[in-house]
Amino acid sequence: MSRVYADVIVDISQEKLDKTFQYEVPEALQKQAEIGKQVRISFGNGKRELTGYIVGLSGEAKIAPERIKPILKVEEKGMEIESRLISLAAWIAREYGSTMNQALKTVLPVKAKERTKEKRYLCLREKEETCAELLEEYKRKHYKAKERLLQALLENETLEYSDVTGRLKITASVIRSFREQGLVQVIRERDYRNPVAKRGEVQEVSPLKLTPLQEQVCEEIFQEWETPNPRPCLIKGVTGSGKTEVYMKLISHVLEQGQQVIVLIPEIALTYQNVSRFYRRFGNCVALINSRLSKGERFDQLEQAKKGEVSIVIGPRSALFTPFPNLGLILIDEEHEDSYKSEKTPCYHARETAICRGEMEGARVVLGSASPSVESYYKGKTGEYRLLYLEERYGASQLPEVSVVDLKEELKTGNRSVFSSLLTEKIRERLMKKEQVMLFLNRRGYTGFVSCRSCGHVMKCPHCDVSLTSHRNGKLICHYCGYETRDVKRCPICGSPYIGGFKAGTQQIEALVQKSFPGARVLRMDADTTKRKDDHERILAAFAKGEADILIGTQMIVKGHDFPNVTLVGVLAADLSLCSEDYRAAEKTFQLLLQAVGRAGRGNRPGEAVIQTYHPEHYSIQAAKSQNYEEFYEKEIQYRMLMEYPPAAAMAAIRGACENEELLKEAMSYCRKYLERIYPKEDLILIGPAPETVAKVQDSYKMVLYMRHKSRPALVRLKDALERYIAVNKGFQSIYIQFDFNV
DNA sequence: AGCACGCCGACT
DNA sequence: GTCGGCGTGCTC
Repeated sequence: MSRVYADVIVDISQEKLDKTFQYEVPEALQKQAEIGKQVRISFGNGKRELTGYIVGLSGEAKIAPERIKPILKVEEKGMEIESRLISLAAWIAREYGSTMNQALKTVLPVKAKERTKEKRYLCLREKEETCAELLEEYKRKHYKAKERLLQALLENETLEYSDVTGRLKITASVIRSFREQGLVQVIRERDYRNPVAKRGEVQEVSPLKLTPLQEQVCEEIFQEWETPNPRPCLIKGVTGSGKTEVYMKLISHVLEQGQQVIVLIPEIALTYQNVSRFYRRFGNCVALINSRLSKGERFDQLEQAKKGEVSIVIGPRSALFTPFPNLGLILIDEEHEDSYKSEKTPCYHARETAICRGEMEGARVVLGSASPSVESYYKGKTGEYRLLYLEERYGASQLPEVSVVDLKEELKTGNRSVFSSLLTEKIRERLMKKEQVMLFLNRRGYTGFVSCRSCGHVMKCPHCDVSLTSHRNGKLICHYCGYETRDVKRCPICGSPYIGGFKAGTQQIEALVQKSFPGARVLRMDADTTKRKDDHERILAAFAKGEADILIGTQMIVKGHDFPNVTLVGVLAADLSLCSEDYRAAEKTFQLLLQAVGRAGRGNRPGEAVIQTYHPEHYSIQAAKSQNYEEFYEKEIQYRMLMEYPPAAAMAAIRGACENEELLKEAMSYCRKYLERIYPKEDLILIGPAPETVAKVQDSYKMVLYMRHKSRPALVRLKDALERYIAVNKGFQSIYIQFDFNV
């Protein structure tokens, strides 16, 4: 029997020790030892026995084997919450190709100081005379540290622990000896801050009345939950169909069973307005987590979750790791949003990870969206998810009327401005009627591609069917295969000189609006104007109050908020995202347009939308015009199947970064050669290596190599092999490689 | 976090 | 020489 070693993290409350330590698994315990399990170990010299968690298992000793101690015992008491989260981290590391440490940091972010947020104080326990005598003695004996501490304590009967170790530079050993003498006492005080803002009015709301359709959807979901292996449920419900009511009912149901609920909402939609209904309905068992919370506040929230003081946590992607003891439901709203995918390694996707956590902890998963991601809808159609439709709107709000303007035609008629004549006319109309207008500038996927303003031709790679990216050195580069060509001065199709990168920011648009519509009050919302924390909500509130006639903005204006007085939405250059090099370009474009268009006419006034584009015939634009998700999905899934993009196949990116460009190029091509050597079959498609869209960041060059294969496990195996290859090759030492299984 | 180790000033 | 405070570094 070969030896087995376990990587153990020492009891997490033992702060600073965020390293792992290797222990030997005695043969008798090998059956029990699994990732996530709690173990007893001896730690440090002498007899210090501690609790730790197994975070990894391996057959190799990383240090001299004689220094490795054995595990004393594997705890069998049902998996504690930490154990489950550690197992989840192990899954994340495996599935998304990160190290266990990276995964642990994602899953257990409550580390270091935030852990023991209880403040500690030193409190003097002796009479003043005794202390004065001692002080003299210390002075005489030149006990500097003791003198310093006692002096301070005489001046100030209680001191903050951190102040003592920090400002006074007193070490723990001095404090210990004081404590043993009975001179001081360490007082621990728990100070919970509660940012769940006692914002007042938590009135009990009478049980909801659901429409028959909502009722039916709930019933079907409960039915699914009764089955032995409930599938994730996907609710496709248009805005205004009352998805939230269904959510509420599901949540109540789970709470009644004594279980807890995690609700994920895209960060951008995490506004008080959006979550207030949860507070109103469920009162103070709701905790809100967002990126504005300080680490300490965040920790307190999670601690409350662990202790059962709250049962509903609402938050962005990271809230998925809330340590609930008996999780019953994970609800993901707006499941198609790409903020659910992490950009940092491990590049996990909250949807997949939620489903995994759900399986591990017996919690159910419900996804909701008006326009589901292609992957999810595909899984719904194929039965991997249970698909439910909630398609009727209540209230008589009608779909807005959408017109598509072909910008090529506009140019032919001599209109070179950013606003088509149709849009100009409609804006004028609204301004006269004192109604509001939103102008949406699609900047997503904007990476400096080059297009012709006469015919709309986009410079594309001859090998890859993706648009070429303009670089400062006067070259056009394909980021899939690395193909390079000289920048063009004239359109190769129609010869027009009006060819170039599309350069229009919200600022320019604002200036143009002011010029074309003098007197109109304009608000602008983009990265510039929303730098401070509350800018976002402030601008939206100002617009809602009618302090402006026109709101100009990027993606962020199309999410969430309802403005009843907005009756016109203008989409300037809808195709910016269409031309990005991403295979999801069409999907992202459609999603954005659908949302943008949906902003028009939320009140009882009919809304209108104008989409300006160079590709009026493209299916994503056409489907957005008719606001028909099915139409879009059918076209898109055909394209994905044909091209073998997800969900037809799995894709992974191998991203490399290095300060030395040549070295990086060489290393990345070695990766490719290695993969070709160990897997010489046709069904593995390798793309690249090529420079990343942003090819250099802080003096570090970036390159990416894509792998595509029918089966995801095959890609995972290739990744594992490549990882081992990289580990043993000296040439890779200065190169930072990360994997992304969620391109 | 807790503990050993070793440096260095003070006292016998 | 020896004692003991106090900083440093290690714990598989």
